[in-house]
Formats: sequence, C-alpha cells, structure tokens
Amino acid sequence: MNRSELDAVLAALAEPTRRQLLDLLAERGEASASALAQAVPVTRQAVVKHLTVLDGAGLVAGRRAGREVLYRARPERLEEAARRMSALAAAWETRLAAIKRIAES
Amino acid sequence: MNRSELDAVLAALAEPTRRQLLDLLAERGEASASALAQAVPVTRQAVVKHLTVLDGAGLVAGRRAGREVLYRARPERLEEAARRMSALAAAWETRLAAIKRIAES
DNA sequence: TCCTTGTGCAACCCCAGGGTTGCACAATGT
DNA sequence: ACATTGTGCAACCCTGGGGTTGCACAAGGA
Repeated sequence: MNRSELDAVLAALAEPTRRQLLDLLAERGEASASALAQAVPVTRQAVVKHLTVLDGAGLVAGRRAGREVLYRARPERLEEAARRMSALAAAWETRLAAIKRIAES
Repeated sequence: MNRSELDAVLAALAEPTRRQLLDLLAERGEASASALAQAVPVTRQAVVKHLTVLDGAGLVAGRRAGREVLYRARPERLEEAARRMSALAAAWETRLAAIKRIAES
C-alpha cells in the first residue's frame, strides 16, 4: 500500500455514509447496492457511487451473482491503513522527542 | 475519544494539504501559520483554516508566543485514531469469519 | 515614533462531490 | 410473453469547503 492508496483510504473513510455502508457490510457479510440502499437514507445510485469509491480504496470488493452484484467488506485493508497511521504517529513521536531533547540541552 | 471525535480526525486527515502541514510540524517541532505558509503552495489564511480544523480534531495544538502563535503536532491523537481503526478492523474480521462459518455449515 | 511582520476577521469565488431523477438494459419468476 | 427487480449510465442540482483578497489590529525592532 503506497502513499496514494493511503490517501484513497482516508478520503473514503472521511464520509459518514460510507462508514455506515462498511458497517452494514461487516454485519451482513455480503449485500447488493439495492439492499444497502434500503438501510440507508439515500438512493441506490448514491450507494453505488459510495461503493465505487470504497472499491477504489480497496475497502470493499464486489462480485456478480446472477443479475445482482454482491459487495463485501475487506478488513485487511482497514487494518493495513491503521498500521500505517500508527507507524506515522510513532515516527512523529520520536522526532518530536528528539527536538525537545535538543531544545533542552 | 468518541465516535464524533474519530469522525473529526478522519475528516481532517482526508486533506492532502493538512497531512503535509502535519508532516511539517512533525519535522520542525513548532511553527507559526505564516512560517508554514512559506513551505506550502497556499496563502497564510488557508493554512490558518487548516490548522483550525486540525486543532478541532485534536491533531494539533497552538500556543501564543509574543505576537505569534506556535503550533505543534500531537502524535498521541493519531496513534489513538489508528488503534480505533485497528479495533474496528478486528471486529469486522471476527464477524465476517463467523458469517462464513455459518454459511459453510 | 515609524516601519515591519504576524494575526484575526469577513466577504467572496469556485468547484469537487454527494445526492437526485430519468431512462435503458439485463436477468429472473410466473 | 409479461411483469418484476436489480444494474448501468448520464444529466443535473446544490451545498460544503478549500482558496483567495482586503483590511484592521497587535506586537516587536530601528
């Protein structure tokens, strides 16, 4: 996962509706856009757009099943993004600690 | 850190310019809005807005020093957000695993 | 005192993107 | 064959928010 992919993940997660969709998918395992639209206060088309964004970020994957497309959540990607953020935080911490040390000497 | 605070963190991090500002603060330890504006392709006012958002998310803190306001990054908050995301991913994983088990039986 | 420099505030521009409607097409049930 | 239901696509609306300019005020330095 490179920098621009992390960008995509963060941007995708910044939307409340999208996080709600992810929660729904985590609950149900799999669901179609139409099914999700019934559980969310927006139209199916809006849901499709969100799923497209989530797919672009790798947070969701879809597969055709007959005439419908079933989506599932991908926790691995979320976990990966979380690890990246944690690593970044750790890097900042050491850096800031070093700056503080120098300032005090 | 409650749900709406996590919302704020994610929304704040969704902006490339804001992440850049965080990186700069992590590098320098402390910096004023005007100083940051010289390292970034936007005006000081835009930087101030971003810093306000970051402050609202708890990712940054400012203190007055004479006539200028110095900001510093707060890695703890980032770390906290990362942990929350990781926990969420774990919850999804167990849930999806359970669904899969049921489906196969 | 005057000049410089950093803030704060307000009005404004502009567009990305979240949301909608409308319609055409595909797959399933009866 | 026909009605039903789920997708896909395109045009469109509209608000949020990133960015700007302009100006007034505060705090140091000469």
